[in-house]
Amino acid sequence: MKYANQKKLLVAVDCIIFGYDGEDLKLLIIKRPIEPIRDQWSLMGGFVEENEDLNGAAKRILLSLTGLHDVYLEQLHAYGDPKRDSVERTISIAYFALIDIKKYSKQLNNLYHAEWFKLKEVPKLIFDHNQMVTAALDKIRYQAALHPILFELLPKKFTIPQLQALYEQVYDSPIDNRNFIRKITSSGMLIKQNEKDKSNSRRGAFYFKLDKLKHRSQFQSFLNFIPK
Amino acid sequence: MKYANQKKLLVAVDCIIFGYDGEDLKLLIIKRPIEPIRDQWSLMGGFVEENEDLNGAAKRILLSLTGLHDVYLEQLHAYGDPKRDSVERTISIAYFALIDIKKYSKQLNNLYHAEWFKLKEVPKLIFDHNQMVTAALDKIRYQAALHPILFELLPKKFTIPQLQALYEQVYDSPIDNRNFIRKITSSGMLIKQNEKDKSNSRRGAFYFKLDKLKHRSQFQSFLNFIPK
DNA sequence: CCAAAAGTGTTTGTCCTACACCCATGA
DNA sequence: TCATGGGTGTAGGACAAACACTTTTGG
Repeated sequence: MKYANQKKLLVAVDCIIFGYDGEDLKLLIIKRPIEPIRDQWSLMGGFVEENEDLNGAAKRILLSLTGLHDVYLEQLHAYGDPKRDSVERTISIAYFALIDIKKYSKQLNNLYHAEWFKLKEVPKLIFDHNQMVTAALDKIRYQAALHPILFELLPKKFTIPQLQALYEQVYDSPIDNRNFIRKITSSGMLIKQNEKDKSNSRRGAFYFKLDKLKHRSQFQSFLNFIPK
Repeated sequence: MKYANQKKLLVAVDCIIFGYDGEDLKLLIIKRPIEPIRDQWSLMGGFVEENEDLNGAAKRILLSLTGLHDVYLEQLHAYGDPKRDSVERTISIAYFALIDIKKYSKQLNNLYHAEWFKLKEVPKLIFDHNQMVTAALDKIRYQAALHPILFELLPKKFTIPQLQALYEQVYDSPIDNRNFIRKITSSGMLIKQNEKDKSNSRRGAFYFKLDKLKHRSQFQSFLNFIPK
């Protein structure tokens, strides 16, 4: 038995792909590979297929663009204005992804002419894609205040100066590094390695790894009206 | 120009409707009015129509069930498992709504056989609707820690004991009332009225109104890694 | 005058902030 | 030896938590 007489709609997934290269927070966008509006800057997206769920569609799209499995991926929002896609009405489920740019394995200038743009230099994108990017950044700031998601943008081994620079980029504000180190180490999430990264200074900075198990949700401590 | 050869899908909106009557936090559900699986408990939902956006669909659905315009409504999540709806594949965009039960204007036992259930006594719902309810409660707890959304569940004039009881229900934990009053009043959001509500005690409790303008986002103060 | 709910302060500890210098090392 | 970035400590203030009694008033 089916639902009779109900109109069906196109459903797409669009991916807001953030990356960090140790220096800048960046967004990966493509030149739209299909007509119409071909070659305009756009988020990477695609239509949801018959036997995949929404996360599956997002994973497929990310894999095809970046060559990466196992990317941090989170649903952002569903966009459904009847006029948002000027070609034909399409519901878009937006996802954001966080990846370490160094892991990005595809050649640039491939089929999609994908390019990394610094966040502040992202050009005009088609449809409501710029709005999606803004919403994604807001959500990341929100999430990162409570959960250790920014580590997804870093390699497994990273230094504290790298981590701090990342936080500074995400929140677009300078952070006192003594306070930062105290907070981040007192959270118990980091495991110090014996190696140092000497690529940025003569003294070298110790590498750390994230201890995902030790990270306890800090959520309760943010509930200002609720006692622990 | 259209997109060629893309499969379209059914897109529905389901509403998780929370209400508060001054005593209990409740959920409004209906007996499914259509075949198949008719008369099973279900969230109120409907298909997205051709010329409405997602918020518009959610508003339409809420109005038809509750008779209320101007309800607090927020998109929760898009659900897209190909098997989530056992009748036919349907993408569901879930919204949650917060309403003051006393404003609810429709008769119960109408076309939909709608009923308010205490949150802890909600029965098995069809499809993934119980999962949606759980996710909505989680999101409300999250949001309410940072934003004054719980006031949407109260009448314009409310007492502090009512407000505290609401917080206690939402977080399912007792709150010290001296600390609660200090926090809530120091936020500057409340305007004390001269009237008292004498329905619950001989002494009476002062009414308050919410000053929406004075409520400044408390978000920054929760960003533990970021200085003010 | 009493029962029942509303309302009120203080102390203690924790956590955030602001702030400036020494360390290690390769060139 | 010096230039460069990495790493360290402390004091003051603000905020959250714990905790118990007084006030009001209708019946």
